[in-house]
Order: sequence, then C-alpha cells, then structure tokens
Amino acid sequence: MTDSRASRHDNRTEAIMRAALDLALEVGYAKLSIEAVATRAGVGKHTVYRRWSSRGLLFLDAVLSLNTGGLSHPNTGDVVADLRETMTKAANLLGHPPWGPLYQALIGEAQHDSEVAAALNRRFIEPQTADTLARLKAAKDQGEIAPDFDLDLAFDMLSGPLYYRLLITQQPITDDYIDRVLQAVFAGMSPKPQTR
Amino acid sequence: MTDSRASRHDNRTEAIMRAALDLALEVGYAKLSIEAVATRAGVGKHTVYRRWSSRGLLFLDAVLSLNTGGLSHPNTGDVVADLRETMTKAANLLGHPPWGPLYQALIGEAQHDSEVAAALNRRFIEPQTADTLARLKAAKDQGEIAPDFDLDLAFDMLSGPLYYRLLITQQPITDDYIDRVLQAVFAGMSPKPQTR
DNA sequence: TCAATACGGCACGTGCCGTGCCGATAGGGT
DNA sequence: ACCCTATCGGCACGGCACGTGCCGTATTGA
Repeated sequence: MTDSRASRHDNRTEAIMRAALDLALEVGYAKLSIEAVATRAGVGKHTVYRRWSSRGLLFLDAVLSLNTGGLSHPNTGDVVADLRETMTKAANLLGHPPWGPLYQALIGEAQHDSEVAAALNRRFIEPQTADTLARLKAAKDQGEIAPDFDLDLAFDMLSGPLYYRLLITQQPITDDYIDRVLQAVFAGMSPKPQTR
Repeated sequence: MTDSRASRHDNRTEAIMRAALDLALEVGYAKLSIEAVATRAGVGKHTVYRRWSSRGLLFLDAVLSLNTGGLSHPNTGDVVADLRETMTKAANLLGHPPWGPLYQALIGEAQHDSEVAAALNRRFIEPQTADTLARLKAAKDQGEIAPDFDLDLAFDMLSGPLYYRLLITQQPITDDYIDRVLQAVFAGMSPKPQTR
C-alpha cells in the first residue's frame, strides 16, 4: 500500500499531539516543553520540529484536533432555541475541564504569538462565526427577526459576554447566564416595561 | 529625613517597572526576560526578585502603574453619553499602542498564571466594573432606565464585545462600534421598526 | 563612628531551546 | 530480492535565561 508512508507519518503526528495534550493537562501549558512532549511521545525532537515551527502552533493543532463533532447549528425554525443549544454545548465544552483550561491557554498564547492568533481565527473562530451568522441569516430570511437586525453585532453581543467570563472574570458560564444573554439580544434589556 | 530609605527603595522600583515597560514595547512581552530588565534598569537581579516573585506580577504592576488618570464615569444625567465617553476613552487607551499590546499581553499572561489573573481582577477589573455599575445604578435611581434592567448583565454586554474584539478577532474598536453596542444594549437590536 | 540593610556584580547549577550528526529502520522502485 | 532514500530515535552541543548563592560596597539611621 502506498499510504504506509503517510500513515506512519500521521501516527507520529497524532502521538505527538496526544502527548502535548496530556502534558498540558498535567503540568499546564505554561510549563509545557517540547522536550517533554517528544519524550512522552517516544519521539525525537526533530520529529516535532519537522512538523511544527513553534510550541504554540503545535498546541493549536493539538487542541483543534479535539473539535471532532463540530459545533454547527440546527435549524428547527426557532433561532433562539437553536442558538441556545449550540451556545450551551460550546460553553460546556470550552468552559469546563478538560477543554476549558486548554482553550483558555490557547487564547492566552494567541495574545503573545500573532501567528497563533491568525491561525486560531482562520481555523476555528471564523468558521464558527460563519456558521452562527448563517443561522442568523436564515432566521432573518424566514422573517423570524427584523430586517434591520444587525447580525454581525448580534454575534458579537452573544459571544462577547461568554468570552469575557471565560477570559477575564473567570466566572462560570451557566445555562441561566446564556439564557439571559439570549433574551437581552433578542428581546432587549427591558422588554416592554411590563405592567406589574 | 526618615523617608530616604523608602524613597531610595521606590526609585529602584519605578526604574525596574519603567525598564520592563520599555523592553516589553521593544521586544514584546513574550521575549521579556528579568535578566534584561535588571540590566536595563541598572540593577541586580536580586533587586527585582526581592520585589516581585514572578515576571507576570512585575509586568502587572508595571502596566497598572500607567493607569494614572483612572477611568471614572462622569454623571451628566445622560447615562448613554457618559458611558460612551468612558468607553471611547478606554478603547483608545487599551485598544491602541502603546498600551494596547501591553494590556493584551497582560491578559494573555493571566490565562497562564492564576496569580496574575486574580491580581488583575482585584486591582483593575473589579474597581472598573464597580465604577460602571455605580453609574448604571445612578441611572436607574434617576429613572433613566427601567427598574427591571439587569445592571450586571448590561455591564457584561457592554464590555464583552469590546474584549472579544481586542483579544479574539483583533478588529479595531471604533467609536462607531461603541455606539452600536450602546444602542443595542439600551435601545435593543431592533428598535421599534422605524418608518422609512 | 558604627551596625544594619539593601545594593551591584559575579558565578553557579539547572532546564530547555533549536540544531547538528549518527546509525538504524522501514518503504517503494525496479 | 535488491538497494535507495526519507524518516526516524538518540545523543551532544552551544546558547540563553532561570533562580539562588556569595562578596564587597554604599547608603542610612542610631
């Protein structure tokens, strides 16, 4: 078989990424050394450097390799419910161990390494954003939301608060919090001053 | 004078922080070494380690020492205008060189070092948040916003999108963007479908 | 004048960096 | 069945920054 060459290559690549993830979870990304990753993976350092030019890019690949299922939006006709489902799923993945700390460290590294920042945007943020915007666009086409609804801004106002909690205050992102954000965006902060 | 001891001490402290900021701007925080900071400040390494237990905490102090004027909210009776002024000022400071990259690196470091994260929250984020919430509370007391307006959520929805742009997409935070965020929070995403 | 404290300079052992070199190994081409 | 070549693991290297000792000095308050 002519793929033996490639599969052999891929086996090492996966072993290295797995070792990187394991070590990152054990000692934290800050103390992660390529030397330790290579040893853990049973591999020479060259084999790592031949594939990744920096620790950050290796870590990016390793973390993104976990995005198995993907986080695409359903379309049940109820845009708020669909968003809630995806946001809840994302928050439970990215806001809790084991992926939470990894994702957090990845964004932290992106603040120091513009190459990582660019790759993270291109390979994860932008596709994810595009999917959400497509769902919002569908809701607008279906008349579920107003024509003058600013979809891009809505996306920022849905994502921003979650990232703020994840990266700054480090408060937990509960289902209730997601509900409140959704309601604020789609119903307003003071929905029709209720008679009480 | 009995303060000679203290002033001498403070002089070195300030020299070290200034050297750290200079070097961070020159080579980037990622390549900032305590060794280089000490040399630049004309100081022994001990003198640095005696004051700060880690590079991150030194950098935190250095960056926060720039917060000279502070960012407190005026109260002109128009809460949206007051928020806009403070947010614009903050965005111009924290979103542009030289403070932008420094602040960004500081938050990045906070993702790797929980001590830095805690100190950043306690010494900058929380006071800043409290000031904004106080301004919002005043607006509620003055009847400018509805009694059922969720102030904490409003703060998150104002701050979140700005941090999202600063840390994730790295898009510029323009005055127009701030206006759109303010309008979305205070008037809703689809304010009373206007007759046009 | 004297004791105490903080200092700058220097050197040390350690850990990891990124890069060479080597001999071994495993596939693919013929 | 053969060799050729790319890739591999292992090892060693120089370099850098870490954090910590030690030493002689300077500044300060008693």
